[in-house]
Amino acid sequence: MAAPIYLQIKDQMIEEIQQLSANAPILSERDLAVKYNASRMTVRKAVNELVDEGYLYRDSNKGTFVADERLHKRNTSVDPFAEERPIKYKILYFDIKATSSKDVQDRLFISSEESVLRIVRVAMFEERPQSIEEIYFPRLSIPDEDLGNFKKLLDFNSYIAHGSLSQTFVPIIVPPQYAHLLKLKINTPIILVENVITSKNGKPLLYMKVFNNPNEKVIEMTL
Amino acid sequence: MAAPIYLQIKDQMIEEIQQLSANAPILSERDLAVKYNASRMTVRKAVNELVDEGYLYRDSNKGTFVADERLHKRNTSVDPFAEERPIKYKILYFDIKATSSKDVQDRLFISSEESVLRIVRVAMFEERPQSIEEIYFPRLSIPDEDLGNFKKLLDFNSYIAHGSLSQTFVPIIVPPQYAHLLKLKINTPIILVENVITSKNGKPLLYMKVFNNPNEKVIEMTL
DNA sequence: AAGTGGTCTAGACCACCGC
DNA sequence: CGGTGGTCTAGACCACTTT
Repeated sequence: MAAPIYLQIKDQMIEEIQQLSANAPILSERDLAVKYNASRMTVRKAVNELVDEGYLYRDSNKGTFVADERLHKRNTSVDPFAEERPIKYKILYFDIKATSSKDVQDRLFISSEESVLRIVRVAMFEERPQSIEEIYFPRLSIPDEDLGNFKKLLDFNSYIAHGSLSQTFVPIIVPPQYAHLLKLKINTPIILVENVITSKNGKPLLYMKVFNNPNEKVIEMTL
Repeated sequence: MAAPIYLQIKDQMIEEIQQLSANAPILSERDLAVKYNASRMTVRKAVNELVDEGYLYRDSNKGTFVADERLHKRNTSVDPFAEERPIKYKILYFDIKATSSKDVQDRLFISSEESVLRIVRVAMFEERPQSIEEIYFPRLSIPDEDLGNFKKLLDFNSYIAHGSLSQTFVPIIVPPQYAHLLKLKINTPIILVENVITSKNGKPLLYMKVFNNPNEKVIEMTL
């Protein structure tokens, strides 16, 4: 099954846009339709997505123009779920335990009797610690046969594809037991990102606390 | 000039969605087209926007359903630009000065000789300090007659409508001179949000540093 | 077989802009 | 005036799921 036409057009346009300089006009939608031998609505769908992603901008009644590269939409706070660099993980804990802490109960909507699968790991890039991640799954939502399947358990992108991601940013002093793991001085302020992935029907799938090393990871977004 | 049909449909659908419970199915696109006496493509545009905003979710080949309210897309980190609560501002500084600090020069792309318009203010909600905002404009980009026009200068939404917003989140210890203004103890960790609004053609319009009071403002987003 | 969302077409009219 | 993006229509075919 071939990719939809509008996606093929979009890919071609991205390549051509990259050859142009900022603020250069692109062809009008009617001309693009001729060029790609498609209907105007189809090329318009491709252009709309490129505008949404910050590759292009429109000026009504005038035309469509190449956007400055710095204006491309991005969000590094979701990078834990779409990291482009080769990250290696060092596992600190991997266990099933009763739900001890209240934040885990609250975020996963489970009682103190229910147990959770916990994974705690350090994300390393070239020997430099990027962050420490505490990941909690409701034990009951994981089939027994998947318990040892790290690849499947930690395939965040597939969770997000079927769900929704909520993030909270909390300023804290780095916890003492994590300071040396992150190679930070004690009393260093850091940002703790609390992530909850919820399936479309509203059931929490996982809760993940990310203690970010501010010297390595800059949280930024363009919207 | 009346609003576009798809926006009228969208507004009506929002009201009807609010009467439904999570995961309830809505009418199919073809039935919606009949109901609203519009073409399927038009109702589809309305539905698409509601899906993008998190009001609905689609399940391919099955139908479209009401999303859990907690999954509505939002982002309180841009609240300085779309604050829903009645915020009062106390001005601390309002002056034109040489560009002293390097971060301002770098973010606004101006040299140390150029001057900037600076506004420093405390955002208060019911006597409680929410944040301190340091706002810098390139002096040259502001017409003389607008210099005293606070409403126009600080109408962030109009900037964003013609531009793009970039944000960086930096964990810091609250600066001592701001600690008492925010009613925080010294050494409290806070999140400094650095905002740059850039016009579509790439020119920086303003640079704004927001020192958030973590006891008052929670930065969270659902995406 | 019937129904769903996903894609696509070939037109059309509008408001607005620059010439 | 001609060109632009913005909206809208009335069809169509597809892959897929449910009955």
